[in-house]
Amino acid sequence: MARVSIKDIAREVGVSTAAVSLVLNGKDENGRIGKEMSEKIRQKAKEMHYEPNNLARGLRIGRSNTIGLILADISNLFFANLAFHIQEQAEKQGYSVIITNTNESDLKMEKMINVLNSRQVDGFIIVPTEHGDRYIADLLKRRMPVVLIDRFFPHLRASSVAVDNYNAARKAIEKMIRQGCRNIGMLVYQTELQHMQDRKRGYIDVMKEHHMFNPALVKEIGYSFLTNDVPIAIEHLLLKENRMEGIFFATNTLSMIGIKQLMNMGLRIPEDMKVICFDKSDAFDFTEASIPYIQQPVPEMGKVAVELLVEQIKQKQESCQFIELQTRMMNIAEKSIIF
Amino acid sequence: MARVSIKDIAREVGVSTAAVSLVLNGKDENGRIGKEMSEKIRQKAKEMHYEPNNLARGLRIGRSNTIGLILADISNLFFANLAFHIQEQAEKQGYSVIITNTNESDLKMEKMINVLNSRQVDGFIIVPTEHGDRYIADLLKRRMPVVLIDRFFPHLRASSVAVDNYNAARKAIEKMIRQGCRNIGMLVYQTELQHMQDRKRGYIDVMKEHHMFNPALVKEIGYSFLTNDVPIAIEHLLLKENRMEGIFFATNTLSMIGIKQLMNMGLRIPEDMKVICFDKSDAFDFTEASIPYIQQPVPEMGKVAVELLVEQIKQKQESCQFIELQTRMMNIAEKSIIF
DNA sequence: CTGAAAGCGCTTACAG
DNA sequence: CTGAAAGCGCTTACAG
Repeated sequence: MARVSIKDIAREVGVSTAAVSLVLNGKDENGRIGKEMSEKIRQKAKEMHYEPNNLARGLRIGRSNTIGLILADISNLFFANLAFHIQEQAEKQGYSVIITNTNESDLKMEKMINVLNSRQVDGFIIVPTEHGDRYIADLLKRRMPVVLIDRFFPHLRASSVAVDNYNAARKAIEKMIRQGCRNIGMLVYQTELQHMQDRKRGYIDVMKEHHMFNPALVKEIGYSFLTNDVPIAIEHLLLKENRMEGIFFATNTLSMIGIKQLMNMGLRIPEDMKVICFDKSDAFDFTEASIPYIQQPVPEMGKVAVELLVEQIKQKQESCQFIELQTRMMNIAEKSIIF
Repeated sequence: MARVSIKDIAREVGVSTAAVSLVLNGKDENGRIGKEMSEKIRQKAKEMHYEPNNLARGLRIGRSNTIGLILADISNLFFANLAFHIQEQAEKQGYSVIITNTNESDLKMEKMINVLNSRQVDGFIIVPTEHGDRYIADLLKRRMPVVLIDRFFPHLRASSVAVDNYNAARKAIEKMIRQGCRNIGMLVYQTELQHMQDRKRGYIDVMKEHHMFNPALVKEIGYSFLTNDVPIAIEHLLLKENRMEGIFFATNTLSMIGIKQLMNMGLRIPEDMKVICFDKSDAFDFTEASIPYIQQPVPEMGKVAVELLVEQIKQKQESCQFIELQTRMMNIAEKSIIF
């Protein structure tokens, strides 16, 4: 134990703690300390394996150099990747990241905000849950730096990083139509969150423009009942409606279970059923069928979110930027990009 | 901004900060403060939305109630799940978790230890990288609480949580042999890390016992060249050796790419080739072939690791426990357990 | 019994 | 110019 402090170094070298602090922080402008003395201090610090106490530093300067990250579910590969890139970027800028989970519960989100707040994080990057807007509003009111990522609330003046969900969905459906599909179903989460609504709206608009829209083709799935409800929804689509030709999955979890179900029912993709998914799943690598999917620029999303947040932290000025990134339509054939 | 401090509450209520601290920490034994006053303090604290400053608290009491988690790769689902369960358990015990990545680099591991140290974490849970033993030894020498997870170093007196890799591998090979395989290949990471060596040893021992061992059947793959080397290794196995009947994959990343390659080559599983994998991949859900795999008890691993660590932190006494958990052989048919 | 004061490890404004 | 001292927000040992 017995961690070395600035005081220990000061005693050893025979100077004040102030001198040590100045030198070690490179704040020794105009060579106030003297070349040889500052060298001696640096030397001794290394020799004693000095590591600054960030708690003390944070307390004193009022910043912790820590970012609080609140995810909806770290064991979802999409979010795990996001976490990875956020961390890499944060580290580059000298910030540590504390990652927490909400499991899509807004109560848990409130709790996590409190936990992170009491850890004095300098700012938040949040994948908000449904009905989580009031907690975000709280943070904004208290002038805490916040960046929402993946999801956002249109009525809040919060910086956000997301993709163009509406047009991504549009393009997916248009592609299916070009391939000759007329009866196209959609599986989407049952949520008021805007990003999901946008994906749905993209689907609906295109379907309407082609006079093919039918509300029964949109299946909304509750987050907690995925394993049960996705297969049921698929069966409904296939039984009730006249010959389904394509299904659009609004998330990777939906597509994972949904495609499995299609296979179980003996349908071949794309011969018997065309599909397009939002986000990739590892599982896609395993099908001989090539499954087209909408790729989100995860590394860039993470990078931009950190940049936006750090900007807010440093400038201490309010700034609300909504960054919308573009998606790409991918095929497993191009998968070399993924690994 | 303007965070509320204990001082603010003290001023409002008209008592000393000490009184506020005692009450809010429930340390008011023998009712030193007086029932009605302590109620008033609690009231005011809630009213002012007081959140304790953990930085200050940590500085004072010498503990941060933070655990440092060092993973090899958070974007690997196995580790992401591990992180998830470690976090859930840590939270239950009042600890926050700072997650960092090494990407299998021991230099990065050293850096992350320093970063976490300067954040005054109370202890470490580490998935160590190859050649990372000296940094672990450093931590032990400095009496820092440490628990290794998934991987371990037999020559270090560090607490560890891992599975019985040797016997898990043995059982896998024995099962393949019972199914009639004679020529069984193995894909394994090229590393000196004990857990991987144990998996290899399990394979080798069983093969020798059945007089079927041939060094050419073991393919060691470098971590950085997976995408290239796994397909090559598979081709080698299939071309050079006489009729391969089974392949044992030592990790999920190896199996992901390996099985894909088998499929690309037009082989059916299990008719043309039997496989068994260490760990599951989402991808397994997608094959009609049922792919048997060795399931590690990830939730329990995370839980036990946190318990072991917290014990070390609280008792301040050295304790070195090696916890070895048992694996289960699973089939996708039983996958309901996974979701 | 209880209030005032010291001190955790830092940084920086300020007196000399 | 530079050294000594204050103070960040807490907790707790200690004087009265």
